[in-house]
Amino acid sequence: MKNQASLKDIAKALNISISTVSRALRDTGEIHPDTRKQVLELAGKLNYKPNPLAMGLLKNRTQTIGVIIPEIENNYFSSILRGIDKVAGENDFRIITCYTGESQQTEVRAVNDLMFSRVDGIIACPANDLTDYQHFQELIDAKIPLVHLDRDCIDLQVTKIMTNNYTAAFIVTEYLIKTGCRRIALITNLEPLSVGRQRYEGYQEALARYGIDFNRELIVHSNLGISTSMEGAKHLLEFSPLPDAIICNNDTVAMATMKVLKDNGLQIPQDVSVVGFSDDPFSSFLEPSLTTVSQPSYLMGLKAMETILAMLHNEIPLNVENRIVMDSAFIIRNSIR
Amino acid sequence: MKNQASLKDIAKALNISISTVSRALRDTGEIHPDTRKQVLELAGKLNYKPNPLAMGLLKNRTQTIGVIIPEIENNYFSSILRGIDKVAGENDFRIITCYTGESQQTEVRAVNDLMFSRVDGIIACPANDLTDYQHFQELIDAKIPLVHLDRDCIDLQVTKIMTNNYTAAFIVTEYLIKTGCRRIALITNLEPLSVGRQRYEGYQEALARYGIDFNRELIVHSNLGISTSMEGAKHLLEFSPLPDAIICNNDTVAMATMKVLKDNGLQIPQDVSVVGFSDDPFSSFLEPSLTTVSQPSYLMGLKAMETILAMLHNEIPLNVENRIVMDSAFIIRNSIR
DNA sequence: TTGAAAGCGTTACCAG
DNA sequence: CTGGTAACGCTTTCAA
Repeated sequence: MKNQASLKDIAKALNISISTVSRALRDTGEIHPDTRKQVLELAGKLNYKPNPLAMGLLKNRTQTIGVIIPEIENNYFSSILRGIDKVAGENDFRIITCYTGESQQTEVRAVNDLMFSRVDGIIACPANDLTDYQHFQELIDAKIPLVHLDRDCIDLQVTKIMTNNYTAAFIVTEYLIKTGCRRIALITNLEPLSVGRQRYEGYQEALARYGIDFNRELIVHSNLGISTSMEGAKHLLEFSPLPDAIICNNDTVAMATMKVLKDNGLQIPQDVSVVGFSDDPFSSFLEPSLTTVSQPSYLMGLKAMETILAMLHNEIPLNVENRIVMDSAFIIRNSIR
Repeated sequence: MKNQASLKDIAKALNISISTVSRALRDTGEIHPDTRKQVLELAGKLNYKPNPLAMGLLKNRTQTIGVIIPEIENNYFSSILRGIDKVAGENDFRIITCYTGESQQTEVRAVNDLMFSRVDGIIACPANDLTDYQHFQELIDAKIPLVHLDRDCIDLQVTKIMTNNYTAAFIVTEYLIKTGCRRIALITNLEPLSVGRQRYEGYQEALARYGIDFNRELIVHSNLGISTSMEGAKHLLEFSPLPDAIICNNDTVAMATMKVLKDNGLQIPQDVSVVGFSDDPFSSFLEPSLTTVSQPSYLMGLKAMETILAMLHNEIPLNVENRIVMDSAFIIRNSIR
């Protein structure tokens, strides 16, 4: 690789000192206009750019933010990522992304890697199966700005950007009840940190509010992949009477569920209502079009990165618990009555 | 941020020199077993990790690869990204990702940013509207390992990993012809570098081979977004006789097209056959299930990163044109006759 | 077997 | 207004 121009190159060519060049380029301190002009001119010609490694070493700053997300082939997360990237780009920050596959072990490794890459901050959506928050606590102790997305590590003193999953699930369930559904099933992830668990609680609250008995059999666990979701849906079809509504933890699960229902000759929504979460781009193109809860993923990404920047500028404190709850929207289409 | 342990810290604590610590840690040169043991022990306790900034500055190497892709909210690209990330992670490389939105201007900026971030190599899927390859040529001139994905910048001396779009389109068109289609439309992107253009040529070749007149009216341009695709499909419905098949440049376009056809009371595939490209996860769940061409995006990602590594290890030359063509598969479902 | 010193590119401080 | 020097953390000579 051809070496890029350094301050030294410019200094040597102009027969002045490195410090003078540095000052001229940054327009700091007193400097003779002529010198300054010369330097700027040559720097332009050589296409000089400061070496971020040297700056990073000196300032203990890398202008890099680490992002940890469970997966990428999911519109929800890629949309968050786009939001983060937007703000980062505008503020001259780079992003390093790590994927955990919802595994605690991989996540711990990612945090360590990023920490030793000297990132200036970390935005993380913790893995569902997380039981030990030690690695995040280390980040907090090291005073590295940290923002959590979507999932709520109880008692962790960190800024958390989330949507109102509890409320959204309550609203969905209530709506289904009002359209006459009584046996409302759930295909969801119930792992400790999952949004599924928050929704599960909103669902239960709605049932209670309307005096409908909670039936544990109607809760089916899924890892949110297509195949386990289809299995989950098939499992629900073994009950009699059948569920009259199924709330799915995301649109992929809902898509898989609809497929199973239709393959078994059931009509949606006449026989069974189906609701998803996240409003993926394909959702309105399913048949029937899928009723879902849209989440402000892009905005969450923007907000997360803005929060990190604010922390870096000492505009907000680091080690306090702070929940920023963003609104989701119930989008009613044709998969419910 | 709490400062992480450095060689100096260890040296001071053990009352030995920095060089000795460095050697002990890397097990290089002669060193007293006892000294070595002490150093290793303390390094472990302090959780010492070498500072990548210092190493990068010294070796002019960052262990970072830049990835430039048009967009992220698209399964094809996120799947490529996952492949790249897999190999990168296994080889202790970090990834910085930039999105261009298919804009030449943004791409040029991304290349410059990455170059001045001192990345060790770049994997790029060039923007469709690219007419000037100057920024890539600079990379080549600077001897920075570069791999191109999917799109073919003519005459650029670079390794290109692509799928056989021409052949795939030929096979699709041929198959449609054999099922009786004669008025085969195309909703596609025809910009210079797009895979759409390669497919356009395979399509034309198939028509010619089977003696079917080429009809310019049946070619509709789309930016591959949902709304322009729907407009494109509507436009096709104005013709009489109607097209009896529509080949779409990706599955999102196909999904949008199917929606328009169905909204207009047309039966798929009885009235119109529809084919997509890329085999997105939702494709088999559409109604009818979508016939498409699956592309080995994950494998392409793996291959791209492996190629960069091989270049970095001087196992393959940098500045030669090298086309690696990977096979795609025609997946026949129910949206064609 | 170990230590001292130079150097990677930059900024900050102190002299002049 | 300008130059020299130390420092960031590391590896690599060269000497001892």
